[in-house]
Amino acid sequence: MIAMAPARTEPDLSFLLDHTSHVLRTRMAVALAEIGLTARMHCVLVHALEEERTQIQLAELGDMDKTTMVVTVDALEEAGLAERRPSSADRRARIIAVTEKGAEVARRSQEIVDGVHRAVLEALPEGEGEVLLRAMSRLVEGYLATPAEAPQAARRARQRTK
Amino acid sequence: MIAMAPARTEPDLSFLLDHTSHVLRTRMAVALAEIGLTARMHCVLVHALEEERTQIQLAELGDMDKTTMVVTVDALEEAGLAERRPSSADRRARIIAVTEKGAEVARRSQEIVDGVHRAVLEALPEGEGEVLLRAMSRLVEGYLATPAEAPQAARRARQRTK
DNA sequence: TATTGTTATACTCTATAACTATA
DNA sequence: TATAGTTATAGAGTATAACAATA
Repeated sequence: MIAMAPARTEPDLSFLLDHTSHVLRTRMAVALAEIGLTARMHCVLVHALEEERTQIQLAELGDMDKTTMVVTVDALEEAGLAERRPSSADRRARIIAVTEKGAEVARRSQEIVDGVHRAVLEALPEGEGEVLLRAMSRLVEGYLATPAEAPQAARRARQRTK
Repeated sequence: MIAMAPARTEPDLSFLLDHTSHVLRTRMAVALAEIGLTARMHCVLVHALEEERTQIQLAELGDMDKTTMVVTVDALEEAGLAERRPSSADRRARIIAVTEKGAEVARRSQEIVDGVHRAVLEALPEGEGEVLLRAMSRLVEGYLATPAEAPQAARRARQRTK
């Protein structure tokens, strides 16, 4: 966990965000694991269903690296939920096609995701959930839209294997 | 980034929480890096200032592992901000004593943290920030208090080196 | 030359186990 | 026996580089 401890009196926004997002992520992981999915598999499945999309396009939508995408698509193929198909427009690219079983699983996983979210919002008093969503959406589209430059040391280049 | 992509129409609570907490964390890291601190160093410094505390106590307050604590205290000592002192009550334990320089840095880092948080809340319309804090606090103390059991495979035991 | 997808691997982060010294 | 702190290292997650095929 990367979280600042709660200040005794005043609520600490960093702690609140870190804690809630962490807990919600574990809850979501457990809920989706029951049908054999990770959050990333669910995300790719849903976006691949909407329209014909390549791995790179799906990676951008889910904010993943293309190499992470490879692993995720491997898992989906192995589970029989999606298939790589050559793109007719670009022979380098692969369209991720959702199988019938994949579409059914995606329907169920979306229900699971919606249910987990609904349960959280229903734990709040009348109207507070709506304000919470509105405030967070505002921040995501505005002041907190983009991350700051990471101040960490740059990763060194890989050793040439000749 | 571990985040689900935004649903087109309905706001996705998981995405909103992951995105805002991630962005805020990078902003905070950059802001604190200017005075040579990480969020964890700041957290330990502040709690160590409040009263005499051992490493284990500070680790619990910051929700860190005791081994992570070792690294953090090492960094604080190297920067001359804190010192390990033997506890008079328990010769196994070390009290983390904040130096004068450490106290001064902690004062400044608390200002930085408060400033970053204030800026976020001020980016919201009148009153919405208060509701946001109230709703999140409610969740942290109630429905989202504790993480679900991690469904990941347990980490295997370390190889005995004899 | 640039881009898609792949592989291999290096780096970071964190937690586990074993250890030393105390209790 | 159990606990505080330390060390070493395993494992997960992820990003980087290089590569092959194609644009």
